[in-house]
Amino acid sequence: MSRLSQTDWIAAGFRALTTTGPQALKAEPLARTLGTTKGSFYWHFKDVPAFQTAMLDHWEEQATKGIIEALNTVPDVVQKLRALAKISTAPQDQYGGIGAEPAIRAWAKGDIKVAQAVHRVDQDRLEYLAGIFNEMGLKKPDMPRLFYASLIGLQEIADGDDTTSSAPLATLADLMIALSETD
Amino acid sequence: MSRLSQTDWIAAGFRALTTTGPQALKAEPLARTLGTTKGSFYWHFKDVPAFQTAMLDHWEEQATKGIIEALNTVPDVVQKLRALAKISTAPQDQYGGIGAEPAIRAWAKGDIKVAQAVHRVDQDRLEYLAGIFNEMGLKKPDMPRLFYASLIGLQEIADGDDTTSSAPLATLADLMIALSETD
DNA sequence: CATCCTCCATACGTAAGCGTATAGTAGTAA
DNA sequence: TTACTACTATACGCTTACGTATGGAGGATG
Repeated sequence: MSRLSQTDWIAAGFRALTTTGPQALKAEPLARTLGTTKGSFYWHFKDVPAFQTAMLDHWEEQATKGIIEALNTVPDVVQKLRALAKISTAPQDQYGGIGAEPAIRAWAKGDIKVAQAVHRVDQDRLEYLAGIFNEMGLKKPDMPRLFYASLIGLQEIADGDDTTSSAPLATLADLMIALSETD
Repeated sequence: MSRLSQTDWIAAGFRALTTTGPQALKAEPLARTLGTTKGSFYWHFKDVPAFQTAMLDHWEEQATKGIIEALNTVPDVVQKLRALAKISTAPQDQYGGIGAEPAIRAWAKGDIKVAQAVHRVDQDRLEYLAGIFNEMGLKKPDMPRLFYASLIGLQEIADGDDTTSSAPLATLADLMIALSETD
Protein backbone atom coordinates (compact mmCIF):
# COMPACT_ATOMS: atom_id res chain seq x y z
CA MET A 1 0.00 0.00 0.00
CA SER A 2 2.30 2.70 -1.25
CA ARG A 3 -0.25 5.47 -1.56
CA LEU A 4 -3.11 6.06 0.87
CA SER A 5 -6.57 7.61 0.64
CA GLN A 6 -8.96 9.00 3.23
CA THR A 7 -10.84 5.72 3.06
CA ASP A 8 -7.75 3.72 3.99
CA TRP A 9 -7.30 5.83 7.09
CA ILE A 10 -10.95 5.46 8.04
CA ALA A 11 -10.79 1.69 7.66
CA ALA A 12 -7.69 1.62 9.83
CA GLY A 13 -9.60 3.75 12.32
CA PHE A 14 -12.36 1.19 12.63
CA ARG A 15 -9.88 -1.63 12.98
CA ALA A 16 -8.13 0.23 15.78
CA LEU A 17 -11.43 1.16 17.39
CA THR A 18 -12.72 -2.39 17.53
CA THR A 19 -9.49 -4.04 18.57
CA THR A 20 -8.04 -1.47 20.95
CA GLY A 21 -10.68 1.13 21.73
CA PRO A 22 -11.15 4.85 21.19
CA GLN A 23 -7.81 5.66 22.79
CA ALA A 24 -6.20 4.24 19.67
CA LEU A 25 -7.77 6.88 17.41
CA LYS A 26 -4.70 9.07 17.29
CA ALA A 27 -2.62 10.19 14.37
CA GLU A 28 0.76 8.72 15.19
CA PRO A 29 -0.34 5.25 16.40
CA LEU A 30 -2.61 4.87 13.37
CA ALA A 31 0.21 5.89 11.08
CA ARG A 32 2.35 3.16 12.59
CA THR A 33 -0.26 0.49 11.89
CA LEU A 34 -0.39 1.68 8.28
CA GLY A 35 3.37 1.71 7.97
CA THR A 36 3.52 5.42 7.30
CA THR A 37 3.87 8.65 9.25
CA LYS A 38 1.52 11.32 10.43
CA GLY A 39 2.58 13.51 7.54
CA SER A 40 0.08 11.53 5.50
CA PHE A 41 -2.60 11.82 8.16
CA TYR A 42 -2.48 15.59 8.30
CA TRP A 43 -2.58 15.74 4.54
CA HIS A 44 -5.89 13.87 4.40
CA PHE A 45 -7.48 15.36 7.53
CA LYS A 46 -7.39 18.77 9.13
CA ASP A 47 -6.92 17.33 12.59
CA VAL A 48 -7.93 14.37 14.78
CA PRO A 49 -11.51 15.49 15.47
CA ALA A 50 -12.09 15.96 11.73
CA PHE A 51 -10.86 12.43 11.13
CA GLN A 52 -13.23 11.09 13.77
CA THR A 53 -16.11 12.98 12.26
CA ALA A 54 -15.32 11.39 8.91
CA MET A 55 -15.44 7.97 10.57
CA LEU A 56 -18.80 8.79 12.12
CA ASP A 57 -20.28 10.01 8.85
CA HIS A 58 -19.26 6.76 7.30
CA TRP A 59 -20.77 4.67 10.06
CA GLU A 60 -23.99 6.63 10.27
CA GLU A 61 -24.62 5.95 6.60
CA GLN A 62 -23.95 2.23 6.93
CA ALA A 63 -25.84 1.82 10.16
CA THR A 64 -29.14 3.24 8.99
CA LYS A 65 -29.62 3.29 5.24
CA GLY A 66 -27.42 0.27 4.71
CA ILE A 67 -29.40 -2.05 6.94
CA ILE A 68 -32.79 -0.68 6.03
CA GLU A 69 -32.18 -1.10 2.32
CA ALA A 70 -31.13 -4.68 2.91
CA LEU A 71 -34.34 -5.34 4.81
CA ASN A 72 -36.58 -3.76 2.22
CA THR A 73 -35.97 -6.72 -0.06
CA VAL A 74 -37.90 -8.87 2.42
CA PRO A 75 -41.63 -8.44 1.72
CA ASP A 76 -43.35 -10.06 4.70
CA VAL A 77 -43.18 -8.14 7.98
CA VAL A 78 -42.87 -11.23 10.12
CA GLN A 79 -39.99 -12.46 8.01
CA LYS A 80 -38.53 -8.99 8.24
CA LEU A 81 -38.40 -9.24 12.00
CA ARG A 82 -36.77 -12.64 11.79
CA ALA A 83 -34.27 -11.37 9.24
CA LEU A 84 -33.41 -8.47 11.48
CA ALA A 85 -32.83 -10.85 14.36
CA LYS A 86 -30.42 -12.70 12.17
CA ILE A 87 -28.32 -10.01 10.50
CA SER A 88 -27.90 -7.98 13.67
CA THR A 89 -25.95 -10.81 15.25
CA ALA A 90 -24.09 -11.69 12.07
CA PRO A 91 -20.31 -12.15 11.85
CA GLN A 92 -18.29 -9.00 12.25
CA ASP A 93 -18.15 -7.16 8.99
CA GLN A 94 -15.41 -4.69 9.62
CA TYR A 95 -15.27 -1.08 8.58
CA GLY A 96 -18.20 0.57 10.21
CA GLY A 97 -20.61 -2.31 9.81
CA ILE A 98 -22.56 -4.00 12.57
CA GLY A 99 -19.40 -5.54 13.99
CA ALA A 100 -18.16 -2.17 15.17
CA GLU A 101 -21.32 -1.26 17.05
CA PRO A 102 -20.32 -2.10 20.61
CA ALA A 103 -17.02 -0.30 20.12
CA ILE A 104 -18.79 2.78 18.80
CA ARG A 105 -21.24 2.80 21.68
CA ALA A 106 -18.29 2.59 24.05
CA TRP A 107 -16.63 5.44 22.21
CA ALA A 108 -19.80 7.48 22.57
CA LYS A 109 -19.51 7.40 26.34
CA GLY A 110 -16.53 9.70 26.29
CA ASP A 111 -17.24 11.93 23.30
CA ILE A 112 -20.37 14.01 22.88
CA LYS A 113 -20.27 14.18 19.08
CA VAL A 114 -20.16 10.38 18.95
CA ALA A 115 -23.01 10.16 21.44
CA GLN A 116 -25.10 12.42 19.25
CA ALA A 117 -24.42 10.32 16.17
CA VAL A 118 -25.33 7.13 18.03
CA HIS A 119 -28.49 8.74 19.30
CA ARG A 120 -29.52 9.74 15.79
CA VAL A 121 -28.95 6.19 14.58
CA ASP A 122 -30.93 4.76 17.48
CA GLN A 123 -33.85 7.05 16.76
CA ASP A 124 -33.82 6.14 13.08
CA ARG A 125 -33.81 2.44 13.78
CA LEU A 126 -36.43 2.67 16.51
CA GLU A 127 -38.68 4.53 14.14
CA TYR A 128 -38.17 1.92 11.48
CA LEU A 129 -38.91 -0.84 13.99
CA ALA A 130 -42.03 0.94 15.12
CA GLY A 131 -43.20 0.81 11.52
CA ILE A 132 -42.70 -2.93 11.39
CA PHE A 133 -44.52 -3.56 14.64
CA ASN A 134 -47.31 -1.31 13.56
CA GLU A 135 -47.70 -3.28 10.36
CA MET A 136 -47.86 -6.44 12.43
CA GLY A 137 -50.69 -5.00 14.45
CA LEU A 138 -48.76 -4.96 17.71
CA LYS A 139 -49.84 -1.78 19.34
CA LYS A 140 -48.02 -1.95 22.67
CA PRO A 141 -45.58 0.94 22.33
CA ASP A 142 -42.83 -0.70 24.38
CA MET A 143 -42.23 -3.38 21.80
CA PRO A 144 -39.87 -1.64 19.39
CA ARG A 145 -37.75 -0.38 22.24
CA LEU A 146 -37.73 -3.77 23.93
CA PHE A 147 -36.70 -5.56 20.78
CA TYR A 148 -34.03 -3.04 19.95
CA ALA A 149 -32.63 -3.03 23.48
CA SER A 150 -32.40 -6.81 23.43
CA LEU A 151 -30.51 -6.66 20.18
CA ILE A 152 -28.05 -4.14 21.57
CA GLY A 153 -27.74 -5.92 24.89
CA LEU A 154 -27.01 -9.24 23.26
CA GLN A 155 -24.22 -7.68 21.25
CA GLU A 156 -22.94 -6.16 24.44
CA ILE A 157 -22.73 -9.38 26.45
CA ALA A 158 -21.69 -11.54 23.50
CA ASP A 159 -18.79 -13.82 24.28
CA GLY A 160 -17.76 -14.70 20.75
CA ASP A 161 -20.05 -17.67 20.41
CA ASP A 162 -22.71 -16.34 18.04
CA THR A 163 -25.38 -18.94 18.74
CA THR A 164 -25.76 -17.73 22.31
CA SER A 165 -26.43 -14.30 20.84
CA SER A 166 -28.84 -15.10 18.05
CA ALA A 167 -31.00 -17.69 19.79
CA PRO A 168 -32.47 -15.44 22.48
CA LEU A 169 -33.39 -12.77 19.96
CA ALA A 170 -35.13 -15.34 17.79
CA THR A 171 -37.03 -16.45 20.86
CA LEU A 172 -38.14 -12.90 21.51
CA ALA A 173 -39.18 -12.43 17.90
CA ASP A 174 -41.30 -15.60 18.09
CA LEU A 175 -42.82 -14.42 21.33
CA MET A 176 -43.81 -11.12 19.79
CA ILE A 177 -45.10 -12.70 16.62
CA ALA A 178 -47.25 -15.05 18.66
CA LEU A 179 -48.55 -12.10 20.63
CA SER A 180 -49.47 -10.26 17.46
CA GLU A 181 -51.69 -13.13 16.34
CA THR A 182 -53.72 -13.29 19.54
CA ASP A 183 -54.38 -9.58 19.59
CA MET B 1 -11.98 17.45 52.63
CA SER B 2 -8.56 18.10 54.03
CA ARG B 3 -7.43 14.50 54.31
CA LEU B 4 -8.19 11.82 51.73
CA SER B 5 -8.55 8.04 51.84
CA GLN B 6 -8.39 5.35 49.17
CA THR B 7 -12.17 5.35 49.15
CA ASP B 8 -12.33 9.05 48.32
CA TRP B 9 -10.11 8.48 45.32
CA ILE B 10 -12.18 5.52 44.18
CA ALA B 11 -15.38 7.52 44.43
CA ALA B 12 -13.79 10.30 42.41
CA GLY B 13 -12.75 7.66 39.92
CA PHE B 14 -16.33 6.54 39.38
CA ARG B 15 -17.54 10.09 39.06
CA ALA B 16 -14.91 10.76 36.41
CA LEU B 17 -15.64 7.48 34.68
CA THR B 18 -19.36 8.14 34.36
CA THR B 19 -19.13 11.79 33.43
CA THR B 20 -16.04 11.82 31.21
CA GLY B 21 -15.06 8.26 30.39
CA PRO B 22 -12.09 5.99 31.01
CA GLN B 23 -9.65 8.51 29.60
CA ALA B 24 -10.26 10.54 32.76
CA LEU B 25 -8.89 7.81 35.01
CA LYS B 26 -5.46 9.37 35.35
CA ALA B 27 -3.61 10.58 38.38
CA GLU B 28 -3.20 14.25 37.68
CA PRO B 29 -6.69 15.04 36.32
CA LEU B 30 -8.28 13.18 39.22
CA ALA B 31 -6.12 15.07 41.68
CA ARG B 32 -7.36 18.32 40.18
CA THR B 33 -11.00 17.37 40.68
CA LEU B 34 -10.22 16.56 44.30
CA GLY B 35 -8.36 19.80 44.81
CA THR B 36 -5.12 18.07 45.60
CA THR B 37 -2.03 16.83 43.78
CA LYS B 38 -0.81 13.48 42.55
CA GLY B 39 1.44 13.26 45.59
CA SER B 40 -1.63 12.03 47.42
CA PHE B 41 -2.55 9.62 44.63
CA TYR B 42 0.81 7.87 44.64
CA TRP B 43 0.67 7.64 48.40
CA HIS B 44 -2.57 5.66 48.31
CA PHE B 45 -1.90 3.63 45.18
CA LYS B 46 1.19 2.07 43.69
CA ASP B 47 0.35 3.25 40.18
CA VAL B 48 -2.60 3.89 37.86
CA PRO B 49 -3.37 0.23 37.06
CA ALA B 50 -3.43 -0.58 40.77
CA PHE B 51 -5.92 2.22 41.30
CA GLN B 52 -8.12 0.89 38.52
CA THR B 53 -7.99 -2.60 39.96
CA ALA B 54 -9.15 -1.19 43.29
CA MET B 55 -12.09 0.44 41.51
CA LEU B 56 -12.98 -2.83 39.85
CA ASP B 57 -12.81 -4.81 43.08
CA HIS B 58 -15.20 -2.34 44.57
CA TRP B 59 -17.63 -2.54 41.69
CA GLU B 60 -17.52 -6.29 41.39
CA GLU B 61 -18.57 -6.61 45.02
CA GLN B 62 -21.46 -4.14 44.61
CA ALA B 63 -22.60 -5.49 41.29
CA THR B 64 -23.08 -9.07 42.38
CA LYS B 65 -23.40 -9.62 46.11
CA GLY B 66 -24.93 -6.22 46.66
CA ILE B 67 -27.85 -6.71 44.30
CA ILE B 68 -28.40 -10.35 45.12
CA GLU B 69 -28.61 -9.69 48.83
CA ALA B 70 -31.14 -6.97 48.21
CA LEU B 71 -33.25 -9.36 46.15
CA ASN B 72 -33.12 -12.15 48.69
CA THR B 73 -35.46 -10.17 50.92
CA VAL B 74 -38.17 -10.69 48.30
CA PRO B 75 -39.72 -14.13 48.84
CA ASP B 76 -41.85 -14.73 45.75
CA VAL B 77 -39.98 -15.46 42.51
CA VAL B 78 -42.38 -13.56 40.32
CA GLN B 79 -42.09 -10.53 42.52
CA LYS B 80 -38.36 -11.02 42.44
CA LEU B 81 -38.34 -10.68 38.68
CA ARG B 82 -40.45 -7.54 38.87
CA ALA B 83 -38.19 -6.12 41.56
CA LEU B 84 -35.17 -6.79 39.43
CA ALA B 85 -36.80 -5.01 36.52
CA LYS B 86 -37.29 -2.03 38.77
CA ILE B 87 -33.97 -1.64 40.58
CA SER B 88 -31.89 -2.22 37.48
CA THR B 89 -33.31 0.94 35.93
CA ALA B 90 -33.27 2.87 39.16
CA PRO B 91 -31.81 6.38 39.52
CA GLN B 92 -28.08 6.51 39.25
CA ASP B 93 -26.57 5.65 42.58
CA GLN B 94 -23.03 6.75 42.07
CA TYR B 95 -19.93 5.06 43.25
CA GLY B 96 -19.86 1.70 41.60
CA GLY B 97 -23.59 1.11 41.80
CA ILE B 98 -25.88 0.32 38.91
CA GLY B 99 -25.55 3.85 37.57
CA ALA B 100 -21.98 3.27 36.53
CA GLU B 101 -22.67 0.14 34.52
CA PRO B 102 -22.72 1.51 30.98
CA ALA B 103 -19.55 3.43 31.67
CA ILE B 104 -17.83 0.33 33.01
CA ARG B 105 -18.90 -1.73 30.01
CA ALA B 106 -17.50 0.99 27.78
CA TRP B 107 -14.29 0.97 29.77
CA ALA B 108 -14.09 -2.80 29.32
CA LYS B 109 -13.82 -2.41 25.57
CA GLY B 110 -10.35 -0.98 25.84
CA ASP B 111 -8.93 -2.80 28.86
CA ILE B 112 -8.71 -6.54 29.20
CA LYS B 113 -8.69 -6.63 33.01
CA VAL B 114 -11.93 -4.65 33.01
CA ALA B 115 -13.43 -6.95 30.39
CA GLN B 116 -12.62 -9.95 32.56
CA ALA B 117 -14.25 -8.37 35.60
CA VAL B 118 -17.38 -7.53 33.59
CA HIS B 119 -17.51 -11.05 32.24
CA ARG B 120 -17.33 -12.51 35.74
CA VAL B 121 -20.16 -10.27 36.87
CA ASP B 122 -22.26 -11.19 33.83
CA GLN B 123 -21.78 -14.89 34.50
CA ASP B 124 -22.72 -14.49 38.16
CA ARG B 125 -25.87 -12.60 37.36
CA LEU B 126 -26.89 -14.92 34.54
CA GLU B 127 -26.50 -17.85 36.87
CA TYR B 128 -28.61 -16.15 39.47
CA LEU B 129 -31.26 -15.33 36.88
CA ALA B 130 -31.27 -18.91 35.65
CA GLY B 131 -32.12 -19.94 39.21
CA ILE B 132 -35.10 -17.59 39.27
CA PHE B 133 -36.43 -18.79 35.92
CA ASN B 134 -35.94 -22.35 36.96
CA GLU B 135 -37.96 -21.75 40.09
CA MET B 136 -40.68 -20.24 37.93
CA GLY B 137 -40.78 -23.37 35.84
CA LEU B 138 -39.65 -21.63 32.66
CA LYS B 139 -37.34 -24.13 31.08
CA LYS B 140 -36.46 -22.40 27.82
CA PRO B 141 -32.75 -21.80 28.32
CA ASP B 142 -32.69 -18.52 26.35
CA MET B 143 -34.80 -16.73 28.86
CA PRO B 144 -32.21 -15.62 31.41
CA ARG B 145 -29.94 -14.35 28.67
CA LEU B 146 -32.77 -12.59 26.92
CA PHE B 147 -33.93 -10.86 30.06
CA TYR B 148 -30.43 -9.86 31.07
CA ALA B 149 -29.58 -8.57 27.59
CA SER B 150 -32.72 -6.45 27.56
CA LEU B 151 -31.78 -5.00 30.89
CA ILE B 152 -28.30 -4.10 29.68
CA GLY B 153 -29.53 -2.86 26.33
CA LEU B 154 -32.10 -0.59 27.89
CA GLN B 155 -29.44 0.98 30.07
CA GLU B 156 -27.33 1.39 26.98
CA ILE B 157 -29.92 3.25 24.91
CA ALA B 158 -31.39 5.16 27.84
CA ASP B 159 -31.88 8.85 27.14
CA GLY B 160 -32.23 10.08 30.67
CA ASP B 161 -35.98 9.59 30.87
CA ASP B 162 -36.25 6.56 33.15
CA THR B 163 -39.83 5.60 32.28
CA THR B 164 -38.84 4.74 28.72
CA SER B 165 -36.28 2.40 30.24
CA SER B 166 -38.31 0.66 32.92
CA ALA B 167 -41.56 0.16 31.02
CA PRO B 168 -40.23 -2.19 28.31
CA LEU B 169 -38.50 -4.40 30.84
CA ALA B 170 -41.68 -4.64 32.89
CA THR B 171 -43.47 -5.65 29.71
CA LEU B 172 -40.95 -8.39 29.09
CA ALA B 173 -41.22 -9.60 32.66
CA ASP B 174 -45.00 -9.82 32.33
CA LEU B 175 -44.62 -11.65 29.04
CA MET B 176 -42.34 -14.20 30.62
CA ILE B 177 -44.48 -14.59 33.70
CA ALA B 178 -47.52 -15.21 31.53
CA LEU B 179 -45.56 -17.77 29.58
CA SER B 180 -44.57 -19.57 32.75
CA GLU B 181 -48.20 -20.05 33.71
CA THR B 182 -49.25 -21.70 30.45
CA ASP B 183 -46.36 -24.13 30.46
C1' DC C 1 7.28 19.77 74.30
C1' DA C 2 9.50 16.65 71.40
C1' DT C 3 9.02 13.16 68.18
C1' DC C 4 6.80 10.21 65.06
C1' DC C 5 4.02 8.87 61.43
C1' DT C 6 0.72 9.91 57.98
C1' DC C 7 -0.34 12.33 54.30
C1' DC C 8 0.41 16.01 50.72
C1' DA C 9 3.21 19.48 47.65
C1' DT C 10 6.72 20.27 44.47
C1' DA C 11 10.33 19.48 41.30
C1' DC C 12 12.46 16.45 38.11
C1' DG C 13 13.48 13.53 34.01
C1' DT C 14 11.09 10.74 30.52
C1' DA C 15 7.71 9.60 27.12
C1' DA C 16 3.93 10.26 23.82
C1' DG C 17 0.99 12.85 21.14
C1' DC C 18 -0.39 17.35 18.95
C1' DG C 19 -0.22 20.40 14.91
C1' DT C 20 2.99 23.12 11.77
C1' DA C 21 6.62 23.90 8.58
C1' DT C 22 9.53 22.43 5.32
C1' DA C 23 11.78 19.45 2.32
C1' DG C 24 11.58 15.58 -0.64
C1' DT C 25 9.75 11.81 -3.97
C1' DA C 26 6.94 9.65 -7.46
C1' DG C 27 3.91 9.74 -10.82
C1' DT C 28 1.43 12.78 -14.68
C1' DA C 29 1.25 16.08 -18.40
C1' DA C 30 3.03 19.44 -21.51
C1' DT D 1 12.81 16.88 -20.14
C1' DT D 2 10.64 19.95 -17.40
C1' DA D 3 7.27 21.32 -14.47
C1' DC D 4 3.49 20.42 -11.64
C1' DT D 5 0.55 17.95 -8.44
C1' DA D 6 -0.28 14.71 -4.85
C1' DC D 7 1.38 12.59 -1.29
C1' DT D 8 4.96 11.36 2.53
C1' DA D 9 9.05 11.99 5.76
C1' DT D 10 11.30 14.60 9.21
C1' DA D 11 12.13 18.00 12.58
C1' DC D 12 10.43 21.31 15.79
C1' DG D 13 8.14 23.39 19.95
C1' DC D 14 4.35 22.66 22.94
C1' DT D 15 1.45 20.20 26.17
C1' DT D 16 0.09 16.50 29.31
C1' DA D 17 0.80 12.60 31.83
C1' DC D 18 3.90 9.21 34.05
C1' DG D 19 6.47 7.67 38.25
C1' DT D 20 10.20 9.03 41.70
C1' DA D 21 12.38 11.59 45.28
C1' DT D 22 12.49 14.64 48.64
C1' DG D 23 10.89 17.96 51.79
C1' DG D 24 7.44 19.76 54.54
C1' DA D 25 2.61 20.20 57.73
C1' DG D 26 0.21 18.77 61.30
C1' DG D 27 -2.22 15.73 64.24
C1' DA D 28 -1.33 11.84 67.52
C1' DT D 29 1.62 9.88 71.14
C1' DG D 30 5.14 9.55 74.54
